[in-house]
Order: sequence, then C-alpha cells, then structure tokens
Amino acid sequence: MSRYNFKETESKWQSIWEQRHSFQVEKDPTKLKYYVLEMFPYPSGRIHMGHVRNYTLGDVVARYKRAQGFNVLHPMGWDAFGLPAENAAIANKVPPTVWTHENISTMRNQLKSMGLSYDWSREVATCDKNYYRHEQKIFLEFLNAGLVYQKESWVNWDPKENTVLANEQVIDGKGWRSGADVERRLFSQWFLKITDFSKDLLDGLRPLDRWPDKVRLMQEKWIGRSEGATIYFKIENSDQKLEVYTTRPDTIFGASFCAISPNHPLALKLSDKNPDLQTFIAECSRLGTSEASIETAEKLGVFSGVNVHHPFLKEKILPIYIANFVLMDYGTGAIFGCPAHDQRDLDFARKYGLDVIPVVAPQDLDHDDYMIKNEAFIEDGVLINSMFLNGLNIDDAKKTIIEILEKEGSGRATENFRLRDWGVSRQRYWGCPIPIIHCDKCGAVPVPKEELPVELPDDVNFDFPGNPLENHPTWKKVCCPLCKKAALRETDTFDTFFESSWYFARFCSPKADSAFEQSDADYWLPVDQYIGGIEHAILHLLYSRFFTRALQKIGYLNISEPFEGLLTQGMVCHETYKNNEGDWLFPHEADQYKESKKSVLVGRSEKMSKSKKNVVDPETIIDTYGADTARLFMLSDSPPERDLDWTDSGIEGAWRYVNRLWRLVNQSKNIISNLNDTRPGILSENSQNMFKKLHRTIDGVSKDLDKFHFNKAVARIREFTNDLEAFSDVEENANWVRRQSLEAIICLIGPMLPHLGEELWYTLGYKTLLVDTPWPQADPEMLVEENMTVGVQINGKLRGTIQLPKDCNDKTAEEMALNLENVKTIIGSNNIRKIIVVPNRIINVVI
RNA sequence: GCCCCUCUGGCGGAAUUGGUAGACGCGCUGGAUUCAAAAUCCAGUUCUCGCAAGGGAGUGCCAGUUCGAUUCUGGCGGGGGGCACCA
Repeated sequence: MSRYNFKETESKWQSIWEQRHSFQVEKDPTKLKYYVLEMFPYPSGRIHMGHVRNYTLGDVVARYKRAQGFNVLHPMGWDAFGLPAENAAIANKVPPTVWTHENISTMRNQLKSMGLSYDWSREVATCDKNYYRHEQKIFLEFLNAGLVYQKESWVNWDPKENTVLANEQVIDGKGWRSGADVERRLFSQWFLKITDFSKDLLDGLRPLDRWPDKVRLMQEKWIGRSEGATIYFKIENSDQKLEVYTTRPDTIFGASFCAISPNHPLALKLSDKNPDLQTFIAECSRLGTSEASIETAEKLGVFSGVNVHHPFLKEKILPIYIANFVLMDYGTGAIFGCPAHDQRDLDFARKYGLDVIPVVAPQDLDHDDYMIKNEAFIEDGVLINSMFLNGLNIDDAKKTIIEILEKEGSGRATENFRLRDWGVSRQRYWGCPIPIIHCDKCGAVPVPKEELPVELPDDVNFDFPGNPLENHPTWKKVCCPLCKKAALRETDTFDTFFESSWYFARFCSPKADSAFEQSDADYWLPVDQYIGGIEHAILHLLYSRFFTRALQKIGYLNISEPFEGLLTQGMVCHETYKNNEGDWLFPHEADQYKESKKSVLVGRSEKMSKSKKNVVDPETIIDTYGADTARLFMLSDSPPERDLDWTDSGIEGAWRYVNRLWRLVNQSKNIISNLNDTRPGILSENSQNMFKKLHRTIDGVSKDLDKFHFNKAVARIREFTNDLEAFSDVEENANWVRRQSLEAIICLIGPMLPHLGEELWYTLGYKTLLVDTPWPQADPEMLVEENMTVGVQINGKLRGTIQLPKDCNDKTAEEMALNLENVKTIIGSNNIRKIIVVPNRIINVVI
C-alpha cells in the first residue's frame, strides 16, 4: 500500500477551507459565541517552535468549540512595532516598514502551512495607520478623561547613542550596544494613570478563576498593596510638615530620625542653599537604577540641617536625613526610621550614631533592660516605652495609634500600592506617534481629531544616532492648532505595549472606521480563552486589564476584564551542544560531529534560543513530517502549561501514529464502506464491549479537552486506536462497530490532526467536511458499568482482585474476597479484626 | 532575604473526593518479515529474589494522621520561578 502523502493532502485541504471560507465568522446573536485568542506574534522573521506550540493549542480549542456548535472567533494579527525593525534598518539599510512587511508575509505563509483555523479576513498589523490612528484617538480620549499626564521623570540615557534605554537594555550600568556609562536624566514623559485602578485591578483578580493562580499571584505582588498610616511631622521653625508613610505606625515612639529621597521636593529646596546637599543629590542621581548598582550601593545619608517634632513627644526632635535608599515614587518619598525594629534603619542608625529605642519586646522577657544589639526585632511582641500603647500587641497598637493620629489631626490610615503609573513615551522611530503638538505659548496641545492619524514619515535617516523623528528635517515642524504659530510635534512614540493592550477588541470589528463597533465588542468580548507565554504574566496582561477599564471609563466598552480564561503555555526546550572549543553547535551540527567521531558536549535541555543554537526550525519539520505530525507532537507528551522537550524520537512517534491511522482507515475502508447509521439490534459481547469503550473514549476526550488536558486526550485516542486494532470479531455486526469507532477517532483527533482528519473523513465516503461535522456525543447508557474489578487488600497491601457486579452488597463482596486462595493462605489462622468495603473500589481485610 | 511552584520507572508523563501506582508515548530487549536494511508487526520492559506460582521494596528524605497516603499535616533536602533599598 502507498504511504500517506501529507504534502499533497495538507495543501489540498488548506485550499478547500480557504475557498469555502470555513473559518470566517460573523456576529450572530442567535448563536453562543466563543472567542479564542493566542498572543499575536512580533514579526521577527520566521516562526519558531514556541509559536507552533502556542498556535496549535489555540487551534485545537477553536476547532473543538466550533465542532460543539459555538460561533468561534479565532483571529490572528501582528504586533508589528518594535525595536528589532530599527536595528535591522541600521544594520542592513532596509526601511523598518519594508523589513516588517516582508517578515509578516513570510510568517503568514508559515502559519498557513500549519493549517490553523484563523479568520484571516480579520488580520491586523499594528504598524498599519488604520490600526494606530484609532490608538491615537484613544490616547486623546484618555487625555480628556484625565487618565493621561505629562511629567518629568528619570530615564536611562545613553550619552553615546543619544537615546533613552529601557531598563532591560542597561547591562551593568552600561548601554547594551554602545558600552557607554548610562546616565540618569530627567525627561518629560507621558504617563497613563494605571494607578487610578490599583485597587480595582487587584480586586478584579479574585473572580478570574480560569486564570492560573500563579499569574494572579504575580499580579497581586506587582500591584503590591500594603496597609499603614501617613504621619505628619511638623518641621522645626516652620509651619510646614513632612508627610511620611509607614506600615509600622505602632513603632512611632521608637523613631529616631526621618529620611527623605534625594528627589524629594524638600531636598531639592534645601539643596539650593547648601552645596554639600547638592553634591550628594547629584551623586545619587548618577547611580544607575540597575539591580547591580542597587545591590552594591552603600546606604548613605546626609543631615539636611532641618529637624522635625515628634507628634507625641513634645520635647523630642528628629533630624531629617537625605538618604540614597529612599525612593521618591513609593509612599510619600519620606520615611521615619525606627532602628530597633527595622534592619536597614538599624544599620543606618549605627553608622550615623542615632538612638536605638526598643518599643516592642518579645513576650516573655524582662522588659526593663531589653536591648537591641546587631539585629532588629521584627516579630510580634509587647509594646514598651510607648506611653498609651504599652502592653498592647502590634496589631492592637496599630489600630490604636491610627485612631489617635486621626483624632489629633497628625496622620491618617493609608492604603498604599507599589504599582506605578505607566510611562509610555519612547524616543524611537518605529512606533505609534504620540498625537501631541508642543507650543511655546499654549503648551502641549492635542492634535485635532480630524487631523489623525499622525503618520510616521517613510523618508527617515538612520545614519545618525538618536531618534530619526527628531532628526527629520520637516516632520516635526507644524503650526499650533490653537494659536496657529510655529510649534513642534511630539517626536516620541508609544511603548509598543500600547498596541497590544487593545488588539483583542479591534479583532471584533477590524475594518471599522472607529476603534471597534461597540455592538461587535458587546457580542464577542470578553475573550473566552487567551493563550500565550508566562513571560507576559505581568506587563502585557496587566496593561490590557488596565486598558479595558480605561476604555470602559471613556464609554468604549461595557466590560472591565478582557480575558475570561487564560492558559499560559510552557517553553519549548531542547538539549544544548558544544564542541571541544566551547562553541555552541546546532543540533544538526552535533549530529555531524557524532558521525565523524568528534566529541560533542551535551548540555541540559533549555529554552530554544538562537544564541545557544539549540533550535529546530518549524519549517524543516513541517517539510519533513507535515503540519499534523508537528501539531500532534506539540500536544502529546507534556501538559500545555509545562515545558516541552523537543526530541527527534518524539516527533518520530507522532509521525508513526499519523501513518498508522491513515493505514488503519485505508485498510478497512472496504469492509466498512456502507454508510448505514442504524445501530444493529444485536451485538456480540465482544462488539458490545468495544462499543462501550468507544463511548467512554468520546466522553473522556471531551472532558480532557474541556480542561485543556490535551496530552491525556491524545493518550486516550491512541489507547482506543490500539483497542480497535486488536478488536477481532467475525460477527457481521462487528463491522458496524468498526465503522463507528473509526468515525469517532477521526472526529476526536480532528482538532489536532485537521488535514488527516479531513482526508480520512473523505476516504470514508463523506462529501461534507469534517470541520462542519458536529462533535460526537457519548451515549450515557454506554458509560454505565455492569461489572467492576475490585482490589482485595490485606492490611492495606494488594493481594488480588475480584469481579463484582456494580453496587453489589457488602456481604457478597466480603465473601468473594475471603474466598480468594491467596487471601486464605495469608490470613491463615489470624483473626480478622475488621473488613472495610468501599463499594466498587476496594476491600481491605485487617488482621 | 521574602513569596510561590515542583519532585512518580532509563525518559516525557498518567492515576476521580485518600482506595488496584506507572495509562499513553519514547527508549531498550527478544522475535517475525527481508538476501540485507528501512518501514511494519508480535512479545516483554519499576527495581529485586525466583524456572514458575509467588514474595519483598517502591512516588525526593524523615516523621505523623488513617484500615489504607503519589494524594492530607509537620520538618528537611534538590530543582524552577517571581519580587527585592517598598518604609
């Protein structure tokens, strides 16, 4: 018999689906919708195995839901703005737009060769002005609604390239490309007020029960809520006060100093007249924000020359220090130091000779001479040295002190969040222009809506360092929309996370003249199932949740959560190889080395990455084995959320199954060729059992797919295929069971092996498409068991099994169990103390 | 440092609410087919003692709860991840 020709078959069915518009959908209020979305890719050049895995998972869900009768929206597009396009422009002199569109076209073809059930008519690319013009409008609406502001903020500045760098691009305090020492500079940047939604974003996590706990926890920590108090300290010889945030207001009587951030307004004011402070502040801002520099930096402070009064101890004066470890953008940018109960404050106090006053003592201790040595006491205990708080525990002391602070007007209970506002300005070319015009007289003026989009110019020059928009001879020179005088365009572009924060809504009406039609969004949103990598657990997913709320606020959307269900898939890993010289080797190079008896060092399996060369190109795999085989392998062995090891033998195994199924259908198509659906009246016992297995398989696979247990679904189908091959029954009606079984296998495997599925469906004589065939239903009667195999234990150890009728009475079960030869010999002359019968499961004899 | 997850054969992984550990796949061993190979098919495959029937051990380690623990509790260890001057 000939072999399965996957090449011909796969492209045949791909074009039939395309001709018939099988996957194009329209809003249909009479049908239940299901929106399945995979994180859209950055068009970097070619697809990688991570994409193959991601899109296979999504496609199985989409095809499964479609077969179940849902109106399935399954779109695909391109997250097309980003830095690699600019780097390519610099390196290869190709304009970013050309580079990007070439990549999109390559990758679109690659995706199409995978047989994914996308509605390609909804494709969007974020670098398309028909996409980003809506984004500019949304930004202006946000501005109107008070969700946008402009602020000076510190950035990483590469003095050699004259550009701002993202934190990720600063390595050991140096620019990743130039190697120049990165400076901190104050820049005017646009911010989105994500912190307006801090509490809402936190509370909104709780109902997301179809999100992984891990992601919810990560977002919770990122938002970082804490409870405490703001305390006002009166500044000595002034009517002004210093506001300080603390989570330990109970330790107020142990305060021995205050410290403010070098960027605190008070610090800046005081430094005007104090050159020493000026020098210190300048030094602080020179230090990078990178982790390494924070780790190594010494905790330093200088006395500001100003003191504050303690709010309760009238005679007590606390010095204000300017300290390099106090962050301006957390809390109020000022702290009070209680050295006895905070390790960092203790170190600071010892260094500058400040008091250490214990105010919480361990429960069972002689409090009178309790002293703090080199370790701060941070556990719960009893309040001491604290006037009206003495004797209380920490929790009660907190409540009491906050009440009193509020009553006396010297403080208030405060809820604080770690989350910061989202700075969206990027000094880069290949992004969405920020639609603002800067006028000397009128300030920052929004571009009038009728002038949108602000288009990116094509004629830019990458020969100079810095932002090509800034360097463009004419683009930024415009008139102020208000006073009509000469003004300058904003030359910054948006952070590319801006585009990906609302694309799921655009897919609902990708051709609309507005960002999206509200009625479409009302029908399709929220996304029922979102699938992508865990690496977006915080940034992209948090921004999208924020955007949805912001869009709700400006009246665009009626929902606040964009993604009802979330599946975070694991990485695709592969062994790494090195030669004796320590150079990384591609897998095929490693094979060549082995063949020519040269030694290869095999390293552990790691995420596929170009730098370690442990990559397998999906196109090669699809050429060699076909898309179905690649898809099956992606689903087979590992659960989707776990990392997947790519192995050659694994893909071979998937390939074997594809061929085996093809042979099985082609071998048996003649004997089962009648299309008669009527169930024969009598089935032999053998056939009846096979028929039951068939329904158990349908039931099991459906439940597995509902829970995204794709590996288990595959295992179950393979098991049933094994059963079918082993099924030998010469009864006439057995062929009817064979046919039913084959059809079920084809339907169940269809979402995973869509091309082979269609081909075999056709082979069985169907003129309709498998994709238009409803999901098979398990007959509940066939799931009922009449006989159970029950384990028999003695003292918890398995000694045999017995066949019992389902739900038989305990007495019969006991008798049958005790009758087993093996059981009799082991019990021997021992007394039976107890017999535990768990119906249909187990019998345990205790001796 | 703090927080979270994870640990099952040679390997990836299965095991309803605590109830027959190892489904399915890979690999390996033996056999059939072949001049030979590839492909395919059949049998076996947790370790261990045994010709066998059968026995012993076994889900990172140590305890505990229970008639019974991969599953629950406490402690320890390995691996992975998140956060980290956060007041």
